[in-house]
Amino acid sequence: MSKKTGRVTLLDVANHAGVSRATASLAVRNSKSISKKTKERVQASIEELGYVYDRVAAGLRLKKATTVGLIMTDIGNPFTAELLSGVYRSLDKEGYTVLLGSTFDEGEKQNKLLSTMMEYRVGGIILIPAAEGDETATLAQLKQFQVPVVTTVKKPTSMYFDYVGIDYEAGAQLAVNHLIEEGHRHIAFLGGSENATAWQDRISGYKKALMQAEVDVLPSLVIPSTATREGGAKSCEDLVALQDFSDCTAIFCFNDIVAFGVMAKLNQLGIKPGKDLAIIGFDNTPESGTFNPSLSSVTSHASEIGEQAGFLLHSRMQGIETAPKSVIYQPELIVRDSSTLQNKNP
Amino acid sequence: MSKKTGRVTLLDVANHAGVSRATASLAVRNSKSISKKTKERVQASIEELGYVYDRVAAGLRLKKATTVGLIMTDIGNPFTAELLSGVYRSLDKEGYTVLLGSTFDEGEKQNKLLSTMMEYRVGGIILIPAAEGDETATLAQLKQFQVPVVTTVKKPTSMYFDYVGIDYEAGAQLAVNHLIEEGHRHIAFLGGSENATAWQDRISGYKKALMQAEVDVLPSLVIPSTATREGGAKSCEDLVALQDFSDCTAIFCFNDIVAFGVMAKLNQLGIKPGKDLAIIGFDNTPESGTFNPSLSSVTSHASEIGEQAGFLLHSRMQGIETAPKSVIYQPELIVRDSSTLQNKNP
DNA sequence: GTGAAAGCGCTAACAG
DNA sequence: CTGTTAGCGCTTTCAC
Repeated sequence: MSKKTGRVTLLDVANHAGVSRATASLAVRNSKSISKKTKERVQASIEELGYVYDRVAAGLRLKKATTVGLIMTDIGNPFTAELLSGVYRSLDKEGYTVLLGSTFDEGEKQNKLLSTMMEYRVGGIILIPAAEGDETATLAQLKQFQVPVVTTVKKPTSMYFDYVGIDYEAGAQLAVNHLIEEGHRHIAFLGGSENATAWQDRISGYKKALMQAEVDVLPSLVIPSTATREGGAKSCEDLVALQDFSDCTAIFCFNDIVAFGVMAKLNQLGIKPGKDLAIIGFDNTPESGTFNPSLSSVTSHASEIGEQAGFLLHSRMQGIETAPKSVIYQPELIVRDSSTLQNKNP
Repeated sequence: MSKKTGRVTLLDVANHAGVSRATASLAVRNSKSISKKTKERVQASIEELGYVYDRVAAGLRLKKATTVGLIMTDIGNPFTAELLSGVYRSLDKEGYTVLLGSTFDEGEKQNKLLSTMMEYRVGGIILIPAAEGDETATLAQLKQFQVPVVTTVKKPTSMYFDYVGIDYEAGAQLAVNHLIEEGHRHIAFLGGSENATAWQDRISGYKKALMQAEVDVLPSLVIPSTATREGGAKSCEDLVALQDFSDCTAIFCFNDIVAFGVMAKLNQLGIKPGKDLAIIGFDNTPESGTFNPSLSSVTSHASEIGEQAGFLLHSRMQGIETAPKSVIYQPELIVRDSSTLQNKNP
């Protein structure tokens, strides 16, 4: 065993097995130019000595990276958690190891993470861009790094990179159309932060749907907030405080999390979601089906998006060079109880 | 720039800045034996050449690892997701980079991940042991690796390592005592898999509470399942099918996820949770407060546990050598609507 | 199949 | 402060 460090090295294994270092190296990697017998001997020594292959040293020599950076805005959010699990599945299948980072939507943290990932020689990066910060600058810098990048969830304005996401505008239209069909005319749009493209896309779908139905768009019914339970509750409070709230019979929420907050607040105020007021969410998180009333929602295919992002990155890392491409998933509306009013106890 | 690889190296920077490689190395690490002026020159060259520090090469030379492996059972589960975010916070604060792995509770996958992490020279590992697989063997092997390990959530039988978790037994007692105080005598325990220590601890708390209150323990009311929504729904179905179900007035669920499944199923069957039947969960996931009825639950401090695990690992990585230690959090009961029956519409 | 030697990019040790 | 040298653990020639 080498002197200073306690680490058992390939040379130790070679000596122990009575072969050369080169042979041992080939044996551990199961090269076919090594006889079965030698491999077995090497394998025995490995086990006896407790040798662990040093992928870091190997990676230094080789130019190939088997590690991938995944930078998310916020682990802990059910949507990103599900996306994460999709990414993980596809990357794991291809044998990559993932380095995880969370920016908490801060641009500065994002830049730091990006550098760190590069310093660790990741072979590629999957990024959910942070809402805050100078996006174009970081993306330009990222491009300099010459490493494959797949952006997801939040479409960057400058399109150097692959993107996978869903058509938020279409999703919003789906939701609002459904509410209109259910007879609603005063539909609020609650939650989400205005400067996120995810929000802008939704508001645009919301407006389109209303305009197509020749319903007036009332700016007062659009109340942004952080995309959290608390944000939802807050925007709901603001909505209820409006003078023309009494006309409002339906709420389209930025996402399910917001919807949960809104519904909790409504309950607090003695207003029954799904009875007095129609509610519809976005993301179709697993909880939405189990809620009472069950929450109608637009699927955003988090897990598929993640999987696709992983797959796309893998392709790029194989050296497939084409123009940046966008994969946009089409949302679906899942109608449950919260959006079909059935006022049984009038 | 070096010939084969496109990578800009420290030597390139040194040449460009007109200093020696050693100086450049010291400069990038902000050593105080380098003059401010030289640092600035080096920094300028770095930016001009687009140099990125190679932490992998540095780590090979240094013996210090700045990366940590986090091996979870299932990302995507809200509880583990929250734990993850706690771990991430504390580790990130100390400047570690985390390698993420998910075993999906498979022992084999766990072993493979453990090896992979070691191959990447992680400086420490945080592990939620998989339910399935030969635990003692893997832990013994892990001990061989000579790397600090903190286990969490699932207490391993062999105690080589630090452990952070909560007192599930006490938590279960808290929950069941509360139900008893509310006047219930036939209390079911639904969900969770029997061979998990987390389940065994709970059942033991459940029994203790009943016995202390001199209430008979009815084995038929204990129905395990996978710890998922579906599992909850399934075990609930089984419960309702029992002959003596009519006596049963309360359900203690393995965790909130199970409780959500149970409540959904009850609703489906026309039984109103929180009115016809008391329900109590475990983990106090964010959703529990927003549910309707809001779900009483036992907090399991996921985020704190994660943070503590990260902190403990950090200490170990600093070389603090003491006997393995367990940090057990005391659970708290959060009483909400689901467990205090108020049959307003009789 | 083997052994020697070079080199991935970095840091540490030491003499200037 | 500088330059040189050695070496972290591995892989890859290239002769034998």
